[in-house]
Amino acid sequence: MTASRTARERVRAELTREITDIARRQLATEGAGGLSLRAVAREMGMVSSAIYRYFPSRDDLLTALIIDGYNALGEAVERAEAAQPREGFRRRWLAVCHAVRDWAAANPHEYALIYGSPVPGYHAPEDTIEARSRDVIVMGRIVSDAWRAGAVIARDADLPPELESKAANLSALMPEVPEAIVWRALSAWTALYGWVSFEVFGQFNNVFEDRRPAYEHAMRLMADTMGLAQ
Amino acid sequence: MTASRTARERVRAELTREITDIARRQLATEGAGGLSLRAVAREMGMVSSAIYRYFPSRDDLLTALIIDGYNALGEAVERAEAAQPREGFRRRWLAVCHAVRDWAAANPHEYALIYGSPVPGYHAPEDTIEARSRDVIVMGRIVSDAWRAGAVIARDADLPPELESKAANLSALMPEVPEAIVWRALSAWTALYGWVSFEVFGQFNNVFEDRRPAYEHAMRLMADTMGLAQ
DNA sequence: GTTCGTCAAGAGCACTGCTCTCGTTTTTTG
DNA sequence: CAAAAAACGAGAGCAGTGCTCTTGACGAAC
Repeated sequence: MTASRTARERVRAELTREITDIARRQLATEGAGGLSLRAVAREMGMVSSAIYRYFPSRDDLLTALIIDGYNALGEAVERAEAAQPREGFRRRWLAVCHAVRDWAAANPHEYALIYGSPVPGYHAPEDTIEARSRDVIVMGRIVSDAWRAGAVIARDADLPPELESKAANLSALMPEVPEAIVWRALSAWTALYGWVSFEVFGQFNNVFEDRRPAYEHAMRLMADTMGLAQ
Repeated sequence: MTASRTARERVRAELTREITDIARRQLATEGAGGLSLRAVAREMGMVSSAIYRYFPSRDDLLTALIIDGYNALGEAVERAEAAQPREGFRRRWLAVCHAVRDWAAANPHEYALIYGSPVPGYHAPEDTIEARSRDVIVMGRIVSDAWRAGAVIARDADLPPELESKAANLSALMPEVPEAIVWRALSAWTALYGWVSFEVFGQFNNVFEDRRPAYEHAMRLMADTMGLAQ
């Protein structure tokens, strides 16, 4: 079926892609608030109403950009982690950390779109959940690999009873890993994005410079919190 | 001088306050993107151009709201921490954590305004730095109090050499505290806001529920990272 | 009491997202 | 192959926005 695509379908796919490309460029320069359907149409030599044949509303265009953003970030994380030796669990973790930070620094507005405050009428449709979980899947694999290799310090004792078996969706990403470690991994995960958000959103301005070594140090501390031994 | 305020000055101050109050209500219901000068004017029975006598632009109104937000959050943190016994350093830390989270949950749009992606043309004027540091000052006092009381585990060994004497602005908030602890406190600080942002911005949706005990557990782990002993 | 600065009001500009209609073109159906 | 159906671009138009400028009235200081 895919071979017998009609001419109309082909040009439609092409125009759709051109719209998202131009929109992404506008997003990169103006930010999410400055993205304008009319400006995109103008740049394409189209009339503004024609855009609505491809995206029924501005929010739908934004949603497409969000999904693209999650995929781009997820791919960057996957590639960085895949380049590390399998038994270097700390190195794999740090590779993920730097991949997120580097991507966010290179695409601050796209990062703000996916990890900042929800922009429009706060929707977050279900289409995004597949793309958005790519990075956390990588993270889960690192921890479960490390656990299976015996490279994680066990910490069952410190888990508060009210948290027991409350992390099912997370545990599914880290088979066999005890729940105490899962919660610790979640803490490390939020700390990672907390730092990157602070940095991208300018919260560290006039506080300190030399952010890369500071970030690496902080992420090593998080590796310690998870109990990653090597 | 303050007593002999002319009638004009008094009504001006009153109207300025009324504008910010209405704007804050609009912010709470519509979010930062939906804040409209014209709508504020409409609700006041004013004509839209009259607002510009009080706030020269929409961004200036937003800046006023940002400063108010920092002050409200800072005050909530200060009050929560002041209610704890002075020698309970962990309790003081956890009180700060919950104060931030509770305030953010009660004022999600205001939180997004000050800790989310920068909304307008990304300015962040200098007027905000005084209000914005109230919470971190509280944090610094907890750590330095704990250090002076001998309730912090020393960790000079693990500080990478490239971070030495690079945290002057932070060390100023925690006199006498060794730099390794200062960096650890910064990690805990970003982890705190990373979690709250994830929660407020919906990043935990469909991942797990029962967020309060999970948050408390994560913040206890951060207390461990800082080395807070009691 | 007159001058001067402050103020609300109104009209207007350029822009936005979005809707509807109208001819044209392409695809599908009979 | 021809007719019906669907998809499409263009254009006008609506309601809303931030912001500017001018006009006329009011209050304060000299």
